[in-house]
Amino acid sequence: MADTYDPSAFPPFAVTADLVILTVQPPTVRALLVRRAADPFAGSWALPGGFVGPDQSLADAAHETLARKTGVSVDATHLEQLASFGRPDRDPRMRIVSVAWLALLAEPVEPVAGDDTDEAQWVDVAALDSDLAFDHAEILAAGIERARNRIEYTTLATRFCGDEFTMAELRAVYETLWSTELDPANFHRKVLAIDGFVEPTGESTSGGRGRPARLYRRGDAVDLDPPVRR
Amino acid sequence: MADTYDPSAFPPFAVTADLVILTVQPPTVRALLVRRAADPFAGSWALPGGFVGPDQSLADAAHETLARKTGVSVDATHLEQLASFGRPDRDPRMRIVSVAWLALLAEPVEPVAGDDTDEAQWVDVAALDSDLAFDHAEILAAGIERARNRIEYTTLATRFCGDEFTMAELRAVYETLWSTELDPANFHRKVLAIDGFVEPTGESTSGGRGRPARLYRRGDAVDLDPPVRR
DNA sequence: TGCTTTATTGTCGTCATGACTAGTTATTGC
DNA sequence: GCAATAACTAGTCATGACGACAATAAAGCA
Repeated sequence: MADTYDPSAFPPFAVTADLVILTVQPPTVRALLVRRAADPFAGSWALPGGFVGPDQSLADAAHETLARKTGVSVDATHLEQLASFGRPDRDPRMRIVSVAWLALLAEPVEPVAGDDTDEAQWVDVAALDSDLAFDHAEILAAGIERARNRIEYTTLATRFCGDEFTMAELRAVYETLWSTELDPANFHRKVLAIDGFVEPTGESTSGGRGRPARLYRRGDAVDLDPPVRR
Repeated sequence: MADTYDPSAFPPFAVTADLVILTVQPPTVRALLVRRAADPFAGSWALPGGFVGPDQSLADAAHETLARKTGVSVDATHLEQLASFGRPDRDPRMRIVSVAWLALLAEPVEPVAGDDTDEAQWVDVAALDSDLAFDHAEILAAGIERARNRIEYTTLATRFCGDEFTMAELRAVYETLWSTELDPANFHRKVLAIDGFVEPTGESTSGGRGRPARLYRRGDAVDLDPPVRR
């Protein structure tokens, strides 16, 4: 890293944490977006985000934004760093580098509108006409792609389900994110064969239409071995 | 993203691009490191890096650092963004956010020492006593872990080989990064079964000890289907 | 009582994989 | 030249994972 550098010679950078907060509500994938109240991009949808404070870590800034928008605490969700975006002209006001994060939520909790935005809403990403503010369409696409890949090799698909879920619910997460249909019987067999993916609660659903489904909860495993191929 | 923000109220952020540049020289994995000439961390190994210029994209800053240190042009290597690191105290001088990149090189080209460093050298990462400057040990570990995972699902292992390579060379890349031994016959069969992974040149090696090996070059595929499991 | 719906279990052929054996083709050292 | 050796490549075989699909289980509903 260069030592011969005078920061005051440069226009300063600002750093933001912007969040791709996803939930799967079959047959839709939804992202939590805010509608911008002020220029630039007034009226456009944008990712929720906030500036990183002078003494704040990048992760803390992401946690804070998540809590501010959803009221959800960190340990109830999965939050991972996605990538950073820093084209010089991505924000017309000043030079801003965005560190993007991906959060996976089980249920679309009631979003909280902030001071700077007049609306926060879960939006079906398929029905989005992609004119998001700044380069947020690119960031959102990266987040969805990351989620699509993660569920193949990790147990993160369970993060889109509640604490207890049926095989059909878990399968619907895969089918929705991948836009495919999976054979219920083979999926069932495969998931149970992966050690630590899910564990039965002993309970079953009731009141539904067909045969009651057994309930499962998340297992201890983080990675799927073998992976669930697409 | 908050509009109610006065950047001048904050100490400014600086943004750097720091590179994990890896090469595989069986049985070692080597990283290109620089020895810092000045404080802080004078005398310590550090990742090569540089500040992102006011009108420079993050990727351009990474490309520039790579070219400055190795003289290697971008299209001869693989360069991908790794992650960003921004603990408030990671640099004692000022608030610096590092966007880390991962570069994969086939051969350890002669490194070029910069103005601010008195030495640039390929270092065996296994023999590194981990007292790198700043949080660079953490970044380096993330880069190695990324490379270890990438070769499982993508064709990037060929990036550690030259333009033409033998099956044994490709296998050695996997064995070195994964610290395992792979059965030569099964590896051979598996690699050839993956469409677009490698394609034969028709040539063979000569001058080596045993039977000459056929030469291959990179195929068109990016992802491995099926993956090469560890 | 059936009929429908959904969940779960079972079967079977095919293909991928790992362990292992055997054969091929060069160089190296008598 | 002629083994001996090294290294690559082909073949075999048992095991296991997977996809397609049939069959059974357990509810609700007419």
